[in-house]
Amino acid sequence: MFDRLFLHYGPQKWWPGETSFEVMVGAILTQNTNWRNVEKAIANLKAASALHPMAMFELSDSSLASLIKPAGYFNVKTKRLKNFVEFLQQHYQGAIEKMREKPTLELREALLRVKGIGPETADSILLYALEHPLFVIDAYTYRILTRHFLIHEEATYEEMQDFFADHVPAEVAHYNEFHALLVAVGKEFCRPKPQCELCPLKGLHWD
DNA sequence: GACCAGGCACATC
DNA sequence: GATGTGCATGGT
Repeated sequence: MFDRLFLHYGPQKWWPGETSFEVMVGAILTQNTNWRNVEKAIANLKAASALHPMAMFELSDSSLASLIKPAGYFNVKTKRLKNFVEFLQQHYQGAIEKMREKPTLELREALLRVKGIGPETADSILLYALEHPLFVIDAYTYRILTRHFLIHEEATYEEMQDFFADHVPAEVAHYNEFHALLVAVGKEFCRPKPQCELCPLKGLHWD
């Protein structure tokens, strides 16, 4: 599956973002949201010099909400971003570098305690911003796995993550590329209404 | 206008 | 536990 996707789409260069903090903010903003809309919000944050933990922390809720408006759910996401930067202040004095020293599981559990950060957002932050080997599961990944009969319809997030851990070499660069490729093929062919005819994964079979 | 987007928390039964 | 709903902009 990986080989077909990589041949078809090439390297995805994820995650788009200049700093770790930008990646983390993007992970929250893209919750159930088109990435193009997130880009507009991030551009606004950059223009306002708000793409730093302390600067964001000090913004008023209404100012932050207006900056991230194009990403949708702006009231919800304002609170989630504030919860997150508060978490950074409390645990790491706002210094992302202090996060990097902590073990994977400890970080994941800490992130999941932040209201507004669920498993996908936590794992996106860990894989794409902090380079921990955790496979990110999203709606596309779920559809691709179930439609290829690789996992049952009722599979939980953890079950799907374990599936990748069991079948894919646990290397950060590989997890990074593979998940990005799943999103690329998902956007094109694995929407709620399947469009399988021209999918590069069509006809794959498993032993 | 319908559909959908790189989720998550919370209410209600 | 499981099922349903609110959150919101913007592109196709």
